[in-house]
Amino acid sequence: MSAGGVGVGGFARLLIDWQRLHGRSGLPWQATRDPYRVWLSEVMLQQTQVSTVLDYFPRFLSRFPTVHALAEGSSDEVMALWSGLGYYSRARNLHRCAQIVVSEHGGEFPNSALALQTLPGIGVSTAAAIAAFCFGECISILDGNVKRVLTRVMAYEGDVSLAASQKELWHLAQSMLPHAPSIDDMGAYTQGLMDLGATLCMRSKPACDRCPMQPICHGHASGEPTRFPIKSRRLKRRHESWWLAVFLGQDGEGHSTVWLERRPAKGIWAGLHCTPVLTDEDAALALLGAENATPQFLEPVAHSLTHRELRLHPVVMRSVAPMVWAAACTERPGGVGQWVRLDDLAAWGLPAPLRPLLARVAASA
DNA sequence: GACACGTGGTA
DNA sequence: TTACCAAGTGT
Repeated sequence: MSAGGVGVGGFARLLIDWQRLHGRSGLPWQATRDPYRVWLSEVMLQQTQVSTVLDYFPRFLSRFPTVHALAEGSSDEVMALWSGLGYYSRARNLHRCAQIVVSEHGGEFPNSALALQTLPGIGVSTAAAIAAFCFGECISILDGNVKRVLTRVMAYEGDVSLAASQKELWHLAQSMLPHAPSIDDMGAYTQGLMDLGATLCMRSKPACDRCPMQPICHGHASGEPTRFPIKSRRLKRRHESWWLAVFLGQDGEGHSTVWLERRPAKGIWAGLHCTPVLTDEDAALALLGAENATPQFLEPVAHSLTHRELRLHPVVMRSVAPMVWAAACTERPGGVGQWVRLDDLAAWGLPAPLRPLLARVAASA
C-alpha cells in the first residue's frame, strides 16, 4: 500500500479505502482492463446515466467484441446499435477511432492519456479514465462527479462555467492524486471519484453523514455543501415545431413500409434515418396537401433536446400507389431515402422519439 | 470562449 | 412545466 494521498488531508487514501469497502463493483465494464471495453463504456457513459448504458453496453459488445470487429463494421450498423443513446457524434467518432486504432496502432490502444487524447471522441477526461483504469497512469478524470466532489471538499468559490475555473479544477484534481499508486490503487481511486459523486455527494441531498470526506470537507463545514459547484451560465431552450411526413406504403410481399431519409451530416440526429422533416408550417401544409392523398394529422409529441424543445407533428400519408411518393420524396432537399419495413425498424438507426411513434402508426396500419 | 449535440431521470 | 444534469467532446 503506497497510496498515501498528497492532497488535502489524505483525500486519496480516504477515497481508495472507501471505494474498496463501499464503492460500486460488478458493473459490466468494471471486471476488465481491456482498453477496448473500458473505452467503449467510457464513451457510452459520457453525459449518460449508468442505468441507460447497462442496456446498450452488452448488446454493442456482443455484436462488436473487438476493436477489429468494430473497425470493420458498417457505419449504419454502428448507428443502429447507438440508436436511442443520444449524442450520435459519439458513435461516429467511436467508429472512426476504432479504424484509426487498427490502421495506425496495430489494433492496440495507445497506453498514455496524452496519446489517447489525440483520438476522435476521446477528450481529457475519457483519456484519463482509460489510462488510469487500464494502465495505472497517475492522472485524474474531471467529469461532473469530480467537479462536484472537489468544489465541495474545497468550498471552491469559482464559477465553474468559466474556462479559467475549469483549468484551476484540473490542476486541483491532479494535486489530489495518490502518491506513486499501484494500478489497483488508481483503479479504486478513479472509480471512487465517480462513486462518491454518484452515490453520496449528489447534487441535492448529499449523504454527508456517510461520506468518508466529511472530516476534511469545507463544503460540509460551511453548512451549505449544495451551494457548490457554483454555476452562472444557464441553459435556455427554444421551442420549435417540426412536421414529420410519415409516408406509408407496402412492399412487393405486402409488408407495410415507411419512407425514411438520411439526416444531414451535421445538426440534430446527424446521420440517422428519419422521416422527412419540415420545420415550417406553411411549407408542411403545402407539401403534404400537394401529395395525392388525405393527410392524417396525429397528436403532436413533445421531445426535448439540450437546446430545443420540439413539438413533433406526425402527418401520416397512406397511399394506394406509394411508389409515386418515392419519386416525390427524393426530390426533396436532403432527399436520398428508401422504403423500410415497419417490422424491420430495429435494424435501423432512428431518433428515439420515432420508435414509439412509428410503432403506434404500425399498430393502426 | 460559447455553443451544439440526445435522452431519460429527478426536483 | 421548467430547469437541471449524468462517466464530455468537437468546433
